[in-house]
Amino acid sequence: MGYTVKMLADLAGVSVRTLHHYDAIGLVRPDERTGAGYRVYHRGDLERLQQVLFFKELGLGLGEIKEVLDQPDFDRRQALLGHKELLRRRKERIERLIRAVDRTLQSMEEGTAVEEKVMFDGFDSAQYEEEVRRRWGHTAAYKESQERMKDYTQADFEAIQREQTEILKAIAALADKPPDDPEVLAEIRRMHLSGQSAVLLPRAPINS
Amino acid sequence: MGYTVKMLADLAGVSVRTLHHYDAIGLVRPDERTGAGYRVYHRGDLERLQQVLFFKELGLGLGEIKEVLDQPDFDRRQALLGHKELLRRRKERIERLIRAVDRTLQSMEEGTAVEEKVMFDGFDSAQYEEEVRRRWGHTAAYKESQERMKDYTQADFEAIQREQTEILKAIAALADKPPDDPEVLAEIRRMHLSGQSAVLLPRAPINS
DNA sequence: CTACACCCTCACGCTACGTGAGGGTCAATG
DNA sequence: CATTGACCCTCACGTAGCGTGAGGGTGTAG
Repeated sequence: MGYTVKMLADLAGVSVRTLHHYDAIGLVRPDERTGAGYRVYHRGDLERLQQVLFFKELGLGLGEIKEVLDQPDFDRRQALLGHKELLRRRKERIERLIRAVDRTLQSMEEGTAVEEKVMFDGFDSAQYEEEVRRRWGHTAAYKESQERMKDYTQADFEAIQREQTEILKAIAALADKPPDDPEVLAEIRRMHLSGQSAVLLPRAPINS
Repeated sequence: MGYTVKMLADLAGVSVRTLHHYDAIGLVRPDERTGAGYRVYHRGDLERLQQVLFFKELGLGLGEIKEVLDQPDFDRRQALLGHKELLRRRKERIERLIRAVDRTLQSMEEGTAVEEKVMFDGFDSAQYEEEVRRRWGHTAAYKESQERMKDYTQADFEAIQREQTEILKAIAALADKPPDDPEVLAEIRRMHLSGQSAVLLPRAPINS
């Protein structure tokens, strides 16, 4: 009692072509075929596909996902904990974006009083995911890197937070200078190097 | 006092190549070049780039972004409100995913007691964004579609919510049947048609 | 005048599928 | 039992959004 491609596709919310593709690259393979060559998927494939979608959701490439899933000591629980952590970061990032939008809207309503006002926010915390990606990529020691990840989020993370707060304060102190002042730019660049990105929000409607 | 490509790239957290690309396709164009042909970006370009990144963040394609931004009656405020709405949905989706992870973790800790347990959650609210995309794509009447969007989020949205609750209840009622029972599948497919996607979470560790 | 960090324009490569083309399969129906 | 319609298959080329050199100018600090 297996699933056909279409059934699985509908179940998972992906296209049939996608399943064909995953089959082709060996990412999710039906372990059975009918006499006519039809793919037949079973529960195990379903679970595998779910894992794939999870990791994809987190921004990993298909090749990386394959590596991770094919790791013999792949620990589902650790992986899920990792998922959760990343999801939480994503959520925070989105919350930041929402706040950025709100501030921009507010600026617009306050009229042009906020001209030249520069707001900073994170568009680009994708670098954290880059980190994680690189760690998971190291097929050699997945668990170990998970450990480090834990340490990372608990200790270094706060340190990074503090550092960024410093930088933000530094920028705030320069806020009276024009935004293209070299000092300001230097500070912004420092900010970038520490993994946080600056975003300049618009100050007024464009409509010419 | 403009910005060079690299400066702008660092500011916005994108690569130089990306800026070249955006220039090539006319998405973000420096309105000036030095004698040597160097690109020189100004504040207007910065703002434009921010808009682009915003929309990109929301999943629009570069072509669509161009269309939207080049609309003469482009209303920044409406656009921002639209952003916010989408961001909120994303956030909710992520929250759902987090809950899904939590439930899975819990199932795992409860041992194998939850075998065959099927959990549903949204992997795929991307369909909402599809909707919005199609609306923004219609260059003809952007404002009008924004209006409809408002109506949508205020009235129809609740209706959809209710409908989905119904479907979920229906599925819950079938929970004692095996997950590949045709009745269950039919229900799941109905769910799909209404724009919500089903996700089957794994029930136990894989480690062979 | 020599480094070194930056700038330019091709132009080909890559990922993750979309989208037909051309052709079997199978359960229900006339 | 032949047909219809909804599936299934395998090529195979197309697309988006850049990455990544290749090959070569620029500009400013020492």
